[in-house]
Amino acid sequence: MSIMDDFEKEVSAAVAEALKGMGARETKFPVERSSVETVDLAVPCFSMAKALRKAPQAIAEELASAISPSGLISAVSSANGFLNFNIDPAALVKGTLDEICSRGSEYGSLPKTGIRVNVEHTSTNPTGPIHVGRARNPIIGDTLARCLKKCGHEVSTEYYVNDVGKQVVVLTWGVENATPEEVAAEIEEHARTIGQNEKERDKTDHRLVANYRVANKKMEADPAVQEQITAMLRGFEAGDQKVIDTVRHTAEIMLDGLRETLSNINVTLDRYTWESGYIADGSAKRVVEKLKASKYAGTTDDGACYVDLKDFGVQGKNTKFTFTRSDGTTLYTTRDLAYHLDKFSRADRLIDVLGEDQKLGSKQLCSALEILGSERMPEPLFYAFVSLPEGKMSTRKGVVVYLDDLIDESVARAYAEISKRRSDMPEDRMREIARIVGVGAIRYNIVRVQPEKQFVFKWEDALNFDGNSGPYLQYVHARACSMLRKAGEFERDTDPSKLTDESELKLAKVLSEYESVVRAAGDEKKVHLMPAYGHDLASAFNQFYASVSVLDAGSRRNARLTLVECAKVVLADVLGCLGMGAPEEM
RNA sequence: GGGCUCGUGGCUUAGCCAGGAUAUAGCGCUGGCCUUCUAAGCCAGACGCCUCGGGUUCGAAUCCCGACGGGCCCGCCA
Repeated sequence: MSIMDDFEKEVSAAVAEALKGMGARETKFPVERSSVETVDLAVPCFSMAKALRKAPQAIAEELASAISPSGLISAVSSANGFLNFNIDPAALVKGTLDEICSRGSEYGSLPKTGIRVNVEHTSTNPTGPIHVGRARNPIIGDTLARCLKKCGHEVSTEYYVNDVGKQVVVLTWGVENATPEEVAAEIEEHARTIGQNEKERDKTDHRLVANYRVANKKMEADPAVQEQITAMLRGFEAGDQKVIDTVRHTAEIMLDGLRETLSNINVTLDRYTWESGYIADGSAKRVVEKLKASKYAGTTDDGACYVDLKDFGVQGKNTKFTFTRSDGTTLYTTRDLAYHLDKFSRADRLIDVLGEDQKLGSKQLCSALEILGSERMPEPLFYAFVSLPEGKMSTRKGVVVYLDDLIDESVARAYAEISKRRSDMPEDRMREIARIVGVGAIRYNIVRVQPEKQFVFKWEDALNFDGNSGPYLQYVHARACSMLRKAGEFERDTDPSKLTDESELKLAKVLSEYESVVRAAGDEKKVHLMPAYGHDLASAFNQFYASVSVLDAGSRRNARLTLVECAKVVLADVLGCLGMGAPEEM
């Protein structure tokens, strides 16, 4: 319960009391954060106009004169039909700073809920490296998971590995059968026609891409290869353990590379769940049996099974959702159903971070879950695709920027910035900070925009280290750390009479808003609010920094240092929620 | 053809779900600020028919209908 919540309660009570005095029967009214900078809370009086048969402005004026400042309410006024309230600035400063001092990094955290939330994210096919289009998934997912933890939930994260199907089988064929010469030639060819030199990347996920491309080309050109791959696919479906193990092994190798990339942007997942497991343990088959028994089930002439979802709001020329092939084998979506049922046995809330191309599939999945009698539904979080200025990203056409390359570029850029201004710093330290800053810039740049907005990747934006950027927040953290380092030991002082500058009040006000941001970013899944808040906080700090001096502030020194420390603590926590490092110098 | 989604200064973006005061911020642009706690910073300024047309309302960037423009989807693929 923050000081602003108390304030809102007092305002509500005061307004209700005053309305009663005016003889109003209807006592419901909104109390909102004002859009006017000089006002803290506002009550719009427009909706009361009819009941009271008075002009909104007249009502606002009458209410304003009926309410006298007391408690946390320091001023009451009216303007343009709004009844405006200001919080006692001293109480705001004192209340906020005391709470931060006592709770530390727990400040802003919501009480434990005991709710188990599972966030599935990333889950890219293990057939190639992660490109920047897909990078939105792990970054949004990981950030959301961190925010949900802050909201008091027991959070687990999970990657669903698609090790079933043609794509991984083709890749596996390529790894097993492509000769070193063929792979080398493919790399040459690719470098010449597309201009990407992949042999320099000594990472398994990048190395295997050439094998994949060789396999695809040979499959198209050579019927014998096509036949071998089809045979492998059949073997896989039939449960041929040798084939399954080989495919799994290839996926593992690829996954090693993907895990390394993810770890480089501070993303680690609690669990990797293999799609093939739901065939092996028979749970996909159980889904098939249950769906077959439902009243929506049907069979095509060839023997493929489907459920008709036309009663579930699924639109289109074909509302049939097929869940077995005519030979009785399961499909991706069938296994995905088994997967979701499994997840529900392990968690209370499921969140799926998905590309917007999965929208229909997700809806079909939910309808099928309903048919299966599930009372809970996964909550999908969709993000729109990232494209390049030259168009849609495509690994095959070579119109692609890999996340690994973006990370390298960003870290290199950060290193250049550091070495430009910190000649005193040892080399290792500069490298270490360059990594923190470079990775932070990428994560920030990706989460700052609403997931549903399309995104055109531009190097100049991705490598922006100024203004609304990750390094801007990290810079403020480093600045605060530097001041506290220079200050040495000091006694905490939250006396509001020593923090009266406009910039100090502004900073305290922003700090007081953290809890509501945590709630919105986590529980309401509006992850992009977290970077926006971080920017507001950093900006308020920079204004404070520019307008008052701290270290030689005489009797105000300790109070200002306390404010610096509080800002640092909250900013570090924001950076933590964003999966960004909080450098102590840069 | 049908469904979903996005459209806010030159560019990027918040606000939209729960309609209210002068529409948020950044990049870029113009002009200032480092003998002083890190200038990856601060201050000041210019730049907006919130895609268009209707409707609901005392009031619409926000809700409804329609158009236009971009994206995504409509497999016995994954």
